[in-house]
Amino acid sequence: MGIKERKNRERERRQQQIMVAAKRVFSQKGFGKATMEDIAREAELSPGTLYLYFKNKDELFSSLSLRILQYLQLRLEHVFRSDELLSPDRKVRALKDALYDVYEFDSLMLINLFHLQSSETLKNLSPKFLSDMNDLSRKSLDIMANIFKEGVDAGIFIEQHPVALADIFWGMFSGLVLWEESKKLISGDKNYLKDTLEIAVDILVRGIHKDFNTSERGGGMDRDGEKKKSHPN
Amino acid sequence: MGIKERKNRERERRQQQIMVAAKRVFSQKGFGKATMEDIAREAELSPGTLYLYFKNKDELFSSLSLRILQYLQLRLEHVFRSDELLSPDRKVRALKDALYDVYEFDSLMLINLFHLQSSETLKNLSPKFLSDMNDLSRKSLDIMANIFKEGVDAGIFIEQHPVALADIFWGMFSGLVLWEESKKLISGDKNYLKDTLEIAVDILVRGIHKDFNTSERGGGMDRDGEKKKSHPN
Amino acid sequence: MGIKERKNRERERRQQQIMVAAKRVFSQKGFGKATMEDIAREAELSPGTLYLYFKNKDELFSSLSLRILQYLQLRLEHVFRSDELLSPDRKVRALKDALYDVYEFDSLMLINLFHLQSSETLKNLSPKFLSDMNDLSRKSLDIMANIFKEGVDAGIFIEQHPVALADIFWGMFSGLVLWEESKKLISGDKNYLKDTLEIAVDILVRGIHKDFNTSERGGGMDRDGEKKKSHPN
Amino acid sequence: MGIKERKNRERERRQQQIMVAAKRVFSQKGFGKATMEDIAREAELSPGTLYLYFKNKDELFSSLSLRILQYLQLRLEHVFRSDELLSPDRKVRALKDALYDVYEFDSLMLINLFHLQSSETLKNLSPKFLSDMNDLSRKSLDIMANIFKEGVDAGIFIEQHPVALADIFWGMFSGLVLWEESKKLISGDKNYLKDTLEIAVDILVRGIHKDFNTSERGGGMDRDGEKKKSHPN
DNA sequence: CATGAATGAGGTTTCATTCAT
DNA sequence: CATGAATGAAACCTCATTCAT
Repeated sequence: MGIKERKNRERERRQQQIMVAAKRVFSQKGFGKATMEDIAREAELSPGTLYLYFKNKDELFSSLSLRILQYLQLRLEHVFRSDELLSPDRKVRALKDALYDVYEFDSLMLINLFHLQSSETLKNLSPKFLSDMNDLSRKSLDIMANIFKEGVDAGIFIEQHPVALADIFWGMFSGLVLWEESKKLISGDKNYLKDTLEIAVDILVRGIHKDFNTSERGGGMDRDGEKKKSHPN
Repeated sequence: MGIKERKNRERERRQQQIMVAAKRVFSQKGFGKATMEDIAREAELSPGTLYLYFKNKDELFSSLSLRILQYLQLRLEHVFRSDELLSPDRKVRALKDALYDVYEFDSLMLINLFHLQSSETLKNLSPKFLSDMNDLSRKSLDIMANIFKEGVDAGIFIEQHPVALADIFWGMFSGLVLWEESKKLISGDKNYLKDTLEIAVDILVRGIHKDFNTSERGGGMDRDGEKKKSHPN
Repeated sequence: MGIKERKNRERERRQQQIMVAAKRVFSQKGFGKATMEDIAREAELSPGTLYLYFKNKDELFSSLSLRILQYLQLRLEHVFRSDELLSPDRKVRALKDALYDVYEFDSLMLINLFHLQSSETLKNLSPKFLSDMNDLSRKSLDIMANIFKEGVDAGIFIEQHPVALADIFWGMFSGLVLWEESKKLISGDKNYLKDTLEIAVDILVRGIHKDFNTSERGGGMDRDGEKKKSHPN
Repeated sequence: MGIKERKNRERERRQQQIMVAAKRVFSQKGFGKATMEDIAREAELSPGTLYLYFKNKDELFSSLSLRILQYLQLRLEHVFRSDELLSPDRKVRALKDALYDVYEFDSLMLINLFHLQSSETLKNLSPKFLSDMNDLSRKSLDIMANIFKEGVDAGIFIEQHPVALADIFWGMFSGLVLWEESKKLISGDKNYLKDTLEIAVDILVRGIHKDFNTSERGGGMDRDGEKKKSHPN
């Protein structure tokens, strides 16, 4: 069995090698302009080899999205599990930190992921891929929902469906990432994602608290002051 | 001048004709898969003619984004101006309604707009186009910011930079659109955007209110009940 | 209408131009080794242009087969109609001459036609093409069958189904073409098709005559002498 | 020598194993669409191994043709030798049965053989292969010719060169096989080869008989009746 | 001998764009 | 202005063949 396992490892290493190259190329040129030959050159392989590991360009691209979704899930699980003792409030903030981590880990692929969701590319994917993506997305969302559920069950958060809250949280996060990113591109602005995100989460936490006055607000108000200062607009 | 003007009108009519066709085709096939010939056929024109009105495919595409941004600005101005007597709270809700109108007016192009932002396409655009886009975005954001500013100045909203609030509002809105859209695509779910958006704005309004208890909350709490029900997850 | 018609003519002329080039290239290199670029070069056109007139390589190839089937039908109709006064015997011989004409008109494409029949290529063809081929084949066979039917009805030929006789005639002819052609290729022999065909038809005519002794045999016996001499084996 | 011989046997066994797999794959997909990997997979070997036993794809394919030619020769020799006491007439019919056996033994490869004859593939073959094919074809043809020669020498058959008669017989047979096969493919007809062949041989036998009236005709006339019935057209 | 991962040349096809009419 | 046939570059992808293990 040792031999089979080694083969498998070898295969996975190659896949990684290709994915690393692909990420670089896709990030630099975008999906449309990136060619398989570009990627092959970057990976120091021949074009044909890429097709031994990925069925086609679409699937190579999607595999990158899959990977970041996996990383996302990992981080989320960590927030949910190892921070068991945190208050719901703090967990929501930890959630934000986790998402931001993912962003920093691979901002370009995260953006590509957003694009992939709702794109023509989806139609070329094999059913397996689509269901994988679906599963992963759903799992991540579930974890987020669970975090909110704790707050709701504890009577701290307003009585909303936890999944709806997760949707909103995720929507806000991804929207802000894209929006900051596009401002950067269109007008050349600096990226204030981190700050804006902080404010956004403050607001969101206030908004979902049942009784705003009694909630532990993590010094939100205080931070507001500096935040306001740091915001450039 | 009469003649020149007529020529101009004629020219604009043709541009519109092309744009209408282009919108339909792009919406249906996505940017990558749509061909100039598709658009020409839809517009009942020849491919060559398209190039008399638009420098290339990228700019034809972008012009559509420009148009929706213009429509967005129009709707926002309306909210800001003609609803002068509304309380800040209500204005924020009107803002949401305006954005949702834009979404309904042309959901697919709005999504395409998000794609455009931060995409390879941007690199192919003429500087004029880019600055137009920049101006329009900025104006829309300014209007949104002004709405929040009123609330802040009136001491009703928390003391945050209005532009940051506008960023967050816009990010949340666009993120939710994208996210609902992608869920629809990946898992075939129904679209709950309208409901989710409602909840999100409730939360946001609560969150930016200085004093949550005194705030006019538009029956948010009451609506929660049904909202929760209507959410499928 | 004049303009539309001219366009049509122009279009057809181009098609012909491409088909002529394609025939040359296919004949020289065979289907597998011939490239679309070869054909384009031969036709003094760009590769892309080929695809304006033929959906793909398979269909370009098949159109050549269609053309030769059309020519075949033309010749057969001529035999059947304008030689009304001929005896069934003579008509069968005229049939052979017609087929041989087709062979000489375009020997290589005729052979390619045999290849097409019963090949992988068939699977790539559009349904329209297939049914066209089917119709044409059937029509030609019907004409041949009618020629035999006259002999049968007149009580001269043995009582066999005319279509069966046509099948046999066509099978014999095409088999001999292929066989002579392959002997030429494998052993470099000269082509004795014309002679062999003559003998074969003599035999066949004798064989389908009800009463061999009364049949008009076109001096078959006499010709045998020289035939035998001319045969190399 | 024992060892060497064993090696040889082993080698031949492997060759057979590959050829069996190749036959299956070629028959199913056709030469063009069959890949070496398909064949390797079917043979449960690696692609590389195929090249230890066959120089290339063309030669692997041709070896199959060679094999069927060998089988053909075997069957023909049997007809010629062990049926020594049969009348020339009966031998010709036995000939037909032998060919039909070969067809049933491996119809698809027989068809491929016909295709091979006069195809682009021939040009890629090594001289040795070509001359092998040539030899085998010639031998088979010689055997057939000898059968006819007996009839001619005995004064029963018309005075034609036996080789010409063999050519015609073989041409007719292969032509009918191809033609029936293609009708099956193009129009989905049932295969009437067996019946048609019977009729064809009846006709041929009548046609090559010197004196039709005195000839032993194997009940050809009687069979005509049922044959006609069984023919579908 | 056997393997099978890697190669890379080369094929088919698409499509944004041009330009003669 | 409008046309639309033609272009041709370039992309994706396949697969016969090789060679290090």
